[in-house]
Amino acid sequence: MIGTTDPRPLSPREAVALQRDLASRVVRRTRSRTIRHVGGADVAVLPERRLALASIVVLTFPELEVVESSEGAAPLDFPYIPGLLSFREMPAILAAWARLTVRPDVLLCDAHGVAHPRGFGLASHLGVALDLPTIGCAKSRLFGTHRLPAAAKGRSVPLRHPQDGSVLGAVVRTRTGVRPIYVSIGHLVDLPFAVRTVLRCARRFRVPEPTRLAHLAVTAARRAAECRRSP
DNA sequence: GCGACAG
DNA sequence: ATCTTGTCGC
Repeated sequence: MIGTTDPRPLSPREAVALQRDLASRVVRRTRSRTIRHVGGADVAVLPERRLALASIVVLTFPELEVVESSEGAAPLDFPYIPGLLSFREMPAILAAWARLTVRPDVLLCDAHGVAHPRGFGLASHLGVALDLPTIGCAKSRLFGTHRLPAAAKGRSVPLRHPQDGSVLGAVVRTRTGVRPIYVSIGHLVDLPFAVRTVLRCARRFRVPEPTRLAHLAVTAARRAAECRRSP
């Protein structure tokens, strides 16, 4: 994990301190608007084996044709605590990233970016750790308030800080009449670019293709690992 | 003290 | 996240 030298697992309060410190490194502007490949990352866990598995799928953009898929594994040594998800799931994603041949220009994460109590959700943590453009694409809210966007696909409303009123992200309809998703800056992108990119990745399902395919891939990997004998 | 709470 | 079949609705 980034920002740490000792192998000892962090305590939740040390993790929070690390987030407060690293949050300032998030870059909220788009470094490069050229996208040739988009990636999607997702994680599955095997609690009984204390193992986390991750899959990253890379697709061409804007065609969205799969060009590569990688898997990674890491010990599951941090509990699920809202706001500290990256400390549980990121190691596996980093392992999958290391095995990737084609590095995507931007990576969609199944989690929040700066739409987080300390502005440092998994998408931001991963982006800063890899110096990679990332976008937070969560299926439910963690932090912030908002109204409901109109029903049509493409419509969105801002997600705001409950105190400042500052914009943390966007609540976006990726399918008409279907529950919206939460898009936020991960790292090296601005919000309009993030929303546009997510919408361009949204085909026939609520969840955009990169993350949706990564989810299918990890689920398959998890089943395979369950059948196989415990290492 | 009482809720809220990504995956 | 994970456990799980059928079923209501467009």
